[in-house]
This record gives sequence, C-alpha cells and structure tokens, in this order.
Amino acid sequence: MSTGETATPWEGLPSWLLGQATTHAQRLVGDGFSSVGARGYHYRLLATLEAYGPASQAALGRRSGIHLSDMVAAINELAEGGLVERTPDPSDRRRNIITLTSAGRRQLRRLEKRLAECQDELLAPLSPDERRQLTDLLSRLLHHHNRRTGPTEEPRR
Amino acid sequence: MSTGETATPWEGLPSWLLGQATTHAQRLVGDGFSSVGARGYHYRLLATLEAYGPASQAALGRRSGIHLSDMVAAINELAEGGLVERTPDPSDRRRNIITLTSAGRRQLRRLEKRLAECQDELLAPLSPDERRQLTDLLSRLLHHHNRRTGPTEEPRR
DNA sequence: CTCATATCAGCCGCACTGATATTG
DNA sequence: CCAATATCAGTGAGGCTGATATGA
Repeated sequence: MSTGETATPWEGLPSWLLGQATTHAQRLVGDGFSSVGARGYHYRLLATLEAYGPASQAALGRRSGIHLSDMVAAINELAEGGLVERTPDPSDRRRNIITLTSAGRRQLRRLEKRLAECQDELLAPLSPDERRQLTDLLSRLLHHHNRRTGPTEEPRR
Repeated sequence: MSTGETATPWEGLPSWLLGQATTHAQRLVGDGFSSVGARGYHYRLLATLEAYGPASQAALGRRSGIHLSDMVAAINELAEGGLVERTPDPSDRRRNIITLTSAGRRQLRRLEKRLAECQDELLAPLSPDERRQLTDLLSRLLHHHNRRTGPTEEPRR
C-alpha cells in the first residue's frame, strides 16, 4: 500500500495506544455525562454514595479515589444542583455528612445509562469474545501495577 | 472470598480500565521523560523532526498531533535547551523553520531508551502473545474511532 | 501533642477555543 | 478579500502538593 506519509515513530507503542484509546473513551463518556450537566467526579461520588451510604467527605474521597482537596468543589457542585446534602456531623464536629438526595439518585440513573451506552460505542468494533479479552488483559495490567504503586490512592481506613 | 468492602460500581468498565491503565502508563513514561528534563510533547516534537526533517511550526504540529497554540511554548522550551533551532523562513516570512540540533538528537536517543524501558515495565505481567493481543485490540479500537472522529487532529495538508 | 477533617490556593501535562497581527 | 502562520490568553477534566484552621 505505502501511504506516502510515514507514520509517527511512537504510534505503535502500547503506552500510546492506551492513551489514544483512553482519549476516545473519555471523549465519549465525558460527552455523555456533560449532556446531563455532569462530569466524571460527579458520577463517581453519586455512585459511591449509593453503594456505601452517607459518609464524611474524607471517607467519600477515599472510596471514590478522589483527592480530598478536590472534594470541596465537587461536593459544592453536587449540592448546588440539589443532588446531595451536606450536613454537619453532631458526633464529630470536624465532619460534614454527605447524603444522596432522591434527585441525586435520579441523576445517577441517568449517568449510568449514558455510561453503559458509551461502553458499547467504545467497544463497537470488537466481538463479545474480544471485549472479554481486552478487559481481562487490562485488569491484569492494573492489578499488577496497583500492587506496586497503589491504586492511585490507598484507602487505608 | 467476600472482601468486606464492596468494589466500586465502575471499576469493571472498559472505559475505566483503559483510563487506569493509561494513568499507570503515563506515570511510567512521564517519570522516564522527566528524569531527563522532558515531557511528552518534547519527545513527539523531536521524533517528528528527525523523521520528517526541518519544518514550520504549523507543519510540525500537524505531524505530531500537537495543537498549534501549544507549539509556541513547547518549541520555546526545546529551543531554550538548545535541542532545536527556530529560524525565520526567508521564502515565507510568516514561518519559522524548526531544526533539530545534534544535542536534540542526543536527547531523542535518551528519550527513546526510556520509552522502550517503560513499555516493558508497563507490559511486565503479560506474555509476548498477550502483548500482541493487547496492542492488536487497541489498534482496532483506535482505527475505528479515528475514522469516525479524526485522530485527535486531522493533518489535512 | 498528634492526628483527622475540611477548605483554599495553586501546579502539572495534555487537549482544546478564540482572538490577534502579520504575511501570502 | 481570503487563508495560513505564529503568538497569546484562557478553559477544561483529572490528578496532584502544600498550607491553614479547627476539632478529636
């Protein structure tokens, strides 16, 4: 075939392929989320709240893998939209207890829907078998590196 | 087994696995690059210059997939280190011609070395066969989405 | 005293938008 | 007039560091 223009030297590298695939994935997911006025942190927080119940910002951050310093803004945004409530903890006055509202739960349902659609669009060119292969290989990569450097944030309760 | 703490609801999703794997990959590569005082854009520019020869900033940006508006700073940084030279094009006074210096070529050799080591560290847990499977699956994902939305930047000469 | 919590300000690499001046 | 080039200012999401005040 010979395409006149030589390909860039890096574009076969696994790290590059991963990065590019992630760029596409995040564009898909990000667009899906922003179509309902949300972003990744919002989804993760709402989902964590539903899975674990009300929690302090610190606990919530640990469970969702979001930095403590990023929690304030994210919770503010969710609270402004009435998706979450921030109430002081009477038993420990340092803490805010974050609670999922019913509007928050409805938003979560929307986000989950978009998210599922995006996975499908992302994996469109792969057969069910290949999709399993891919997630399997990626999971193994992750477990390996998470054991070495921590899962981006070590929950350590 | 039952691990007390329920896993987060999103952590099996392909888009999440991709993102996490990319986070690890970029930490590895980023650390490798920064150990010689560079970052991703620098490598891409140096490699593109070597592959295609001297070029205007615009052409260089198209070939390396770097936004025109990010070229100025990146070229400034490379030029400060003497890795690249910026000279006006006499035949078109809008243009700067960017040229790779010998110091730039030496830096490129270092970056390539780090890059190769990182690929190996990244894929450590996978067999040669599995590595091929992974890059194959990712390539197919990429080609699919690149045809739909453009490779993040369309070179269009 | 030390530790945890919440907050605030700021940085990073990468990708991107938009405005502007100059030149072809 | 239109198009390309280079530059500059700013935005965005995600992930980070460091400082501070307060309470356990």
